[in-house]
Amino acid sequence: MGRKSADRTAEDTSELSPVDGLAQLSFVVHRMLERRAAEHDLSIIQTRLLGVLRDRHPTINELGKLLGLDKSSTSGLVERAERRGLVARSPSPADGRSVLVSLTDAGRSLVSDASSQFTADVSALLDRLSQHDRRALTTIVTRLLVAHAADQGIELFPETR
Amino acid sequence: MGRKSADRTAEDTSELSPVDGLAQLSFVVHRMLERRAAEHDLSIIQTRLLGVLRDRHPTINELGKLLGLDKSSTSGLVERAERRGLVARSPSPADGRSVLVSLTDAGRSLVSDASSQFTADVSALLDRLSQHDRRALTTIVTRLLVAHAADQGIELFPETR
DNA sequence: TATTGTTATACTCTATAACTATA
DNA sequence: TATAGTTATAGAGTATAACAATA
Repeated sequence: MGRKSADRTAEDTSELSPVDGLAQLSFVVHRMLERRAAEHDLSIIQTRLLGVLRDRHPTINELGKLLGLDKSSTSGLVERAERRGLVARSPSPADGRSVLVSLTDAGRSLVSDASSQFTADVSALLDRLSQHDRRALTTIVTRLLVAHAADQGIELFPETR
Repeated sequence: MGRKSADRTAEDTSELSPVDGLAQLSFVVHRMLERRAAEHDLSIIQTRLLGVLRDRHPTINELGKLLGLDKSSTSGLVERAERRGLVARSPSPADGRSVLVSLTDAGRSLVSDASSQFTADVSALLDRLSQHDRRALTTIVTRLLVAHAADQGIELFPETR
């Protein structure tokens, strides 16, 4: 079991098109994240906000750039998270105009729970593959993301020379 | 070029974790769809609505189930699409309570454009891989989706016996 | 003058609850 | 009574434009 699809004969060429396969896979993973987030009353964007704050204390402005949002949208997003006690605002010591955003303990705990459950979901999905397939998939996906990042002038694994 | 990542030496083990790789890839693909849809002033849910209607003429009720939305949300979604001239409502001949939803020519044309551009985006992404990797990826992703569908009691490639 | 952040406004998207019309 | 759909209401999320405070 778990090899059912590998047992397909040569004549059985049923396979998704490369594009459809990637699109469907991305939906499946996206839906997993959405579902887990919703269990904690989080939207995807709130989850991303908390995730970004795990290892950063950015200003509203920086946050907006990281999340791809306008400053006004970012302001509202932070406001709603703050009202729930998940993040805190503090004035920047360096610039009187700026506001630093950070996770509260409650926010950190919430995002840890959600992300470990999401990791478990994706792991369970990957466990449906043979070890060989799983390794090959990881290698190829990494190459794909490195190439895609390079297209946008980003080095995914910067030299640590 | 295009082989840069394949040229990594054996000692260079930099690779994303399987879970992170899949998560990041799914974001990349999702963002491509979002961006292309936005160019046509479509949200993802509006795009899905039009996509579903390409080969169906469902009632509001059926549409809601297909899209995973409440009937009131579906009603509003259709209302906004209708106001833009992308879909049309018609009374069901079979049931006086029901409303059938269908694509207009404008809606069909719009969704065709958006989807062919999205396909081109994903194809361009896949073109960053060697043919060997691309084939392997497609095979493995298909296996993954078949297994995942099976977990939910769905047969992705029903026997056509 | 330029930048940071908030606020006012407007729209999409979503759900719950109440309602109308039909079955 | 039950079902199909709409409408009223409420709230998240988003952007643009106008604003205040700081640089």
